[in-house]
Amino acid sequence: MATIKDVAKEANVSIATVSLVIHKHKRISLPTSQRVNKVIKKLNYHPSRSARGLVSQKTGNIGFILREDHFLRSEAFYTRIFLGTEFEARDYEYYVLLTTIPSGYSDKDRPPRFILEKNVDGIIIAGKVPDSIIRQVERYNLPLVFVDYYPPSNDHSVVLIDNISGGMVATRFLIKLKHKNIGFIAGDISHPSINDRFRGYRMAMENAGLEIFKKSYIIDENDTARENGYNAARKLLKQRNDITAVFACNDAMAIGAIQYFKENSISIPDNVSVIGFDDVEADISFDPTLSTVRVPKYEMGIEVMKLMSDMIKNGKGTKKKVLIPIDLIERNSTAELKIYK
Amino acid sequence: MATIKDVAKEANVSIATVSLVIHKHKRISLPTSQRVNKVIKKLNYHPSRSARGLVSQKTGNIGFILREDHFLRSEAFYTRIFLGTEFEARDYEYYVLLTTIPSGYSDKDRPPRFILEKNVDGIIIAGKVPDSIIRQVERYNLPLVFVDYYPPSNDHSVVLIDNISGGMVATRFLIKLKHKNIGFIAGDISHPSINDRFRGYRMAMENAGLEIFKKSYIIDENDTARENGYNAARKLLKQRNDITAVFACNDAMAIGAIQYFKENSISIPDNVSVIGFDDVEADISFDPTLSTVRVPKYEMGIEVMKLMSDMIKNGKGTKKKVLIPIDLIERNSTAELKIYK
DNA sequence: AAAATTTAGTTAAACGTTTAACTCAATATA
DNA sequence: TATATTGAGTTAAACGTTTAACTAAATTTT
Repeated sequence: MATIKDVAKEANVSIATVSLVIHKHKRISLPTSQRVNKVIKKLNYHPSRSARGLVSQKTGNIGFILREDHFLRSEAFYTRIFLGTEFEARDYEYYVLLTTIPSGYSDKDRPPRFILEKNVDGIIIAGKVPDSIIRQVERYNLPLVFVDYYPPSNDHSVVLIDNISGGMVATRFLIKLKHKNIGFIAGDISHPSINDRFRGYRMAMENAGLEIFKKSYIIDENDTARENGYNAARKLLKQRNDITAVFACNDAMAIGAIQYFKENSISIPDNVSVIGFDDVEADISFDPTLSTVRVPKYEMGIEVMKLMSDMIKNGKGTKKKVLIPIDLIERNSTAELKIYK
Repeated sequence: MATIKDVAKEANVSIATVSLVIHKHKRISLPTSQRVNKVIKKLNYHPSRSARGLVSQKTGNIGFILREDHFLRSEAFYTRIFLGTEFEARDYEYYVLLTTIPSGYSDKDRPPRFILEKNVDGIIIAGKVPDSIIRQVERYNLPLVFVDYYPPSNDHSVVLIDNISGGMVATRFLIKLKHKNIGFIAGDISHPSINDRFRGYRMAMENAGLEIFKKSYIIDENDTARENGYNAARKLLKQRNDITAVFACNDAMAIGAIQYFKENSISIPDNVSVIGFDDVEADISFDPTLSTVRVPKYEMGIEVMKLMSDMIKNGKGTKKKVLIPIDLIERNSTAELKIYK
């Protein structure tokens, strides 16, 4: 394959001129520029990434860090964020290098290889990760953006779902359906996103003048999988058997809860309305199809790449927070409260 | 960050020695090697990808090419293959650069950027792609492996599902359930994988001494989405209303078919058994849960990366074909034929 | 004891770019 | 007319490695 030297020779100029033409430097006259460009096309020349990277200290790559269990889990949540990033990256002429870190990442673990090898121009961290990896990454002083996680040290660029609004929208929707005894179930409550959804729930309830009994919510599950939803539903119903609607902090738990209700002959949505959060693939195959709050995952990926490109171009000073709006998706797991209840 | 020069100075050797130590060259004595390694650790030195890539003409990257509509579709089929590849790549110290190409890729389109920029050591092509991209890629003479697609020019390394076996296993399973009038529905029949599943169906039927009427199958749908399954089921039933079992070429079509059956008060599996192929996420949320042939997507990704590493190490001579075995997954959409029917 | 071989390194070129500093001719300014 | 400025390129250094070719000392062979 052709190198810059071949082009220079063929066009009868120095390699510097070729390089300047490529970068559209104004020092080069139009005729020369045109002549060189013609040769470039003729020889199908493209600058080598490695050579370019070596001298310019830009790799054209963005690192994408994801916790291993997030990466492996069957729901396509972070996968879709990644795909959005990947897709948007093409417009900025970047490639995205994906890597996973163990959930138990500690300060002694070595940072992702792409950082050590100076093979990325910036880093995206998706989802909740251990503090230690953040500290590690910060050391290398690369542009850093978070998506779907709000790190404890609050001074970074982030792309987040508007979880508080989402929590409010879901709860308000149930209220509009005349429900008053609305329960909330969650796991991993220390996660900022989950916490915000809970906050949204409480705010909506208060705004509507509905009291929140301590018995109205179960937030002590330590994970947000289906079985946690199942268990939480059981506990919730034991505490308060007059619940007519449940807002689950995510779809997996909502589906788990519905499974519990079904097994106990509680019909959805006739006896109890259930709404989830996320809008994962399974929702529409599930019976009943799940009402939920849609999280635009792909779009989040796009946004985070945009933000990254911005930081690289305009320096790390631009610390932005982007809140992605959510939509309510009404399906068959929610219904208006029956009067006779 | 430290460079090789810093290490050399600190260890009082030449940079060549440092390099040789890193590559465990036997020309270096043990004491020197140890001393240098200690300095490497102390300075947290790691060779730069770009510099290394420039001189060694190895980038440490593998290109992964996927058709755009495969990339964007909601089923996580190719995504999971990609994740498998990505995960396995870490063991070989590779990164995977993902790129998509338009479905209508033509000879005039420019090849993926990572090829032009000499930024990959090998190429994986996943799923069916236009011939033109294959021709394009072949030109650059890089190690090339296919996964889940068998290119027309049959002289490449490939990782495939054992589709014929899969088709036979599914059909034989229905036969074991006493079904005789077994229908087959498919779309995109020119796709080698689909075609093989059809072949498996026919072989199993013949082996069991069951005749295949032309009316037993619908293979003229041009895609394999849910609505194609829906339509195919309608057409199939119009041709032969004595069908008691249907083997769909993939889960999406199976689900579409079941939807049609449900809407027409044909109960699954009491009136008709349905089995799919792929084992996608939705299957277990669907009602009834779908019996299917499991395709180990993640494992395919792993296999293709292994094959790639092999080709890079041992030269392009090693043209292998790897057939990934499948499993039958029995769920609730299939049942033994009721006698009274 | 001289010659040949082995050991353990070093030197220097090369990989393919980018870019600051330089040159030389043409044009503008005093 | 001599001098300064501008225009359009060229030269050469630098980026951080790898590795073939070389060297000098130590060891082995004759």
